[in-house]
Amino acid sequence: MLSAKMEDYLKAIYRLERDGEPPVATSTIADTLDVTPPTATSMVEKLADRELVEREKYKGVTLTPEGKTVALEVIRHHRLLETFLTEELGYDWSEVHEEAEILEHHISEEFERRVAAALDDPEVDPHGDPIPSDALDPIDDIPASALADHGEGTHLLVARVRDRDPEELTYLDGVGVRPGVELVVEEVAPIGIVTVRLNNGETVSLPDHIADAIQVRSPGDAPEEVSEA
Amino acid sequence: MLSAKMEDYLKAIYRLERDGEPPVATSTIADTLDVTPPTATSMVEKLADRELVEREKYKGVTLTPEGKTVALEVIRHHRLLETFLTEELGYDWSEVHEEAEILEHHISEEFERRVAAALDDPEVDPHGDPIPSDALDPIDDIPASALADHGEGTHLLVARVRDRDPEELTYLDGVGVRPGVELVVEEVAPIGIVTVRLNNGETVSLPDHIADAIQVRSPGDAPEEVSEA
DNA sequence: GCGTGTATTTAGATACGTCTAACTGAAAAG
DNA sequence: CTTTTCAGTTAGACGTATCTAAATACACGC
Repeated sequence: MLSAKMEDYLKAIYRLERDGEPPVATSTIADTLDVTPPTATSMVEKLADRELVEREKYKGVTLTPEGKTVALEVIRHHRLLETFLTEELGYDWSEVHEEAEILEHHISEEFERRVAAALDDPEVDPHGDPIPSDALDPIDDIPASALADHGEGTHLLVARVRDRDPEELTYLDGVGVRPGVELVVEEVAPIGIVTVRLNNGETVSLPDHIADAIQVRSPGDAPEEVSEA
Repeated sequence: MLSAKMEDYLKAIYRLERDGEPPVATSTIADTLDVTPPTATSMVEKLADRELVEREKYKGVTLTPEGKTVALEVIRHHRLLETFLTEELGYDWSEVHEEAEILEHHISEEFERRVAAALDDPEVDPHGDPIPSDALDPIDDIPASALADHGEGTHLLVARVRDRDPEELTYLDGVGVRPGVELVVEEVAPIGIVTVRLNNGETVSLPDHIADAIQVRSPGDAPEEVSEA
């Protein structure tokens, strides 16, 4: 049996592989999980012993297929829980992350199945992130780019909101910035502010760190259902 | 913060106080939780340090008011979860115990509130056990006695089914023995078998250890709603 | 190609929850 | 009142996950 901590490490490594270049460095893992480098070292040793990661000393780690499967399982749990909490228990989509972060390690396969069934096998969670299938096939992220990378006048559709700060998410949700919403980049000010105009005519100003967390794509290409919101 | 283990000990002590005479002996706790006596000793020391139990060396422990509150909180979580899994996720009432046993330690107060609201603040769980209120007032068990203690011809109502073996519960549920059902004691055989006749005319034979686990009362006195089933 | 600085690992400690083995207190039997 | 028995506690150990402090490897700049 894997501990909740091990699952957290595998999930973190999975994300870091996606976002950067494998192998993933010890210190990067340590930073992500908010532990010291020696802690990360000792953990990746354990994961390597169990053949969940391939480890090259002083270089870093990459997930083995088994490690990847575990990570996908945890991510599936997380995203199913977020969807469930939002749709069935009336949580605001901005406040589900914390709860899912804990419960993802403690639900049974039976629970996973029943929640998926109750939600009719959803494909994306309330943040707009794809939910791994029951078979845990590798997920291809719906291609999208950061709002911050687009120039004035561009017409865009919000694919995901990557932010993890509940307060910021609540604010964004409140002003109407959430997955599935269309917007136009109104102004990119050189002081680190992006202003967008929403469908409803409202304009919203966002600092760079938020504009980085909002992932967008052209309203034209519709990869699959993003109609949850 | 209390660990899941500490909560388990407090819950166990709570039940043992109810079922027997306080103070609760170390070895009884050890037996209940399936650990060795030294383990139980070291744990009750920790609980005493935190003033969750009153401890008299070589005698045993009794819960302090704070300890009792924690125990009730955990029991509330457990029973709300059992009810939720049964009513909202379609679990069979015989298979919810394991899942609730784990999740009870990991849900937030927010989750507890939302589940209670979704279920319309239920007062009993699917086993027929009362759910502690949000205020965690001490629960008075709905008075009931063991089916095994009643003679032939007695007309009874099933209040609770205390068994924890999922296979036995599934069987009992299958043959129609569940909380809220009425029955008549047909025969008490001296070989350790009780035979009962249900509403629907069916008869069911139950060995003593099952007849001990089924709690009954007279169909007349209706303490409060037992209409969940 | 060598030194220096940063990343990484090793060493040793702590807290938790558990164990086995050894010891001790309390209480019943004589 | 002493002995015996057994429940309960103490002692010492282990595995997990973490830390700080010290040692070491790698890689870049000169």
